[in-house]
Amino acid sequence: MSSIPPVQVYKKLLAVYGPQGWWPADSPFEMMVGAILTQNTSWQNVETAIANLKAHNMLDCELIASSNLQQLGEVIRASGFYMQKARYLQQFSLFYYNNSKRKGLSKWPTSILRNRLLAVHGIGPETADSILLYALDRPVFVVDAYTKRLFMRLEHFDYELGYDSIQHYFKQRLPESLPLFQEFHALIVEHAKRFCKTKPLCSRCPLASDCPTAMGSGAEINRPKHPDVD
DNA sequence: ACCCAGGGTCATA
DNA sequence: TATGACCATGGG
Repeated sequence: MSSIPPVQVYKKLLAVYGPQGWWPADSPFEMMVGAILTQNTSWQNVETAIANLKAHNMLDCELIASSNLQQLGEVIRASGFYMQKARYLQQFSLFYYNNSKRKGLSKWPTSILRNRLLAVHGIGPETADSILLYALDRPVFVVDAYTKRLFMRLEHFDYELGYDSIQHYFKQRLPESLPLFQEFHALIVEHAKRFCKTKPLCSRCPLASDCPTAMGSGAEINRPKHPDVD
């Protein structure tokens, strides 16, 4: 009962939903801000916060880095965890200011760049990879809660697997292509939002024929524990 | 009145 | 290293 290969899932999702054109942002910096603000938060709330930043003319690296913490928090309040995220935004903005100005941030190897991003307080694996993929054009596969949920449903792996294991799973099964990774992650999110909520019922899901848990059969099926083969 | 959302950090054992 | 608490708003 081998699972349908990731690239097939991609083709199917692309056929159903079409190109998503992610990430929705007017600039790389806006994209990065969005990546931080959307941590465990609905995108709708993030849109409100970003619109508010724009309304206050604060969607700027230097301005955020030097802004008053409380005031910044108020502006992004709608995104939730707003004081924590205000700190994260300042830390990141300082990092970006120090490194984007002809320091050659765009010339660093992806792995080095990733480590630098991870060293910023408030930036974990998913946020770092999102920034790499959508703001810095690095071919990196982003793993998020939707990715886990969808491919767990499709029986590719167990939900318990950590970030790096899951990323490696896709890395060894997909060609290293920037547009592929950009579209795939976007498609996974758009699809999972609609059809892979917490309930195990996927009526009318376009992937239903490939999804063992579709149509609410409720049947628990034995899943592979480790994706690593080679 | 719940449940959840495009995570990450920190304290504890 | 592995689990749990915490952060907090807005929509369903």
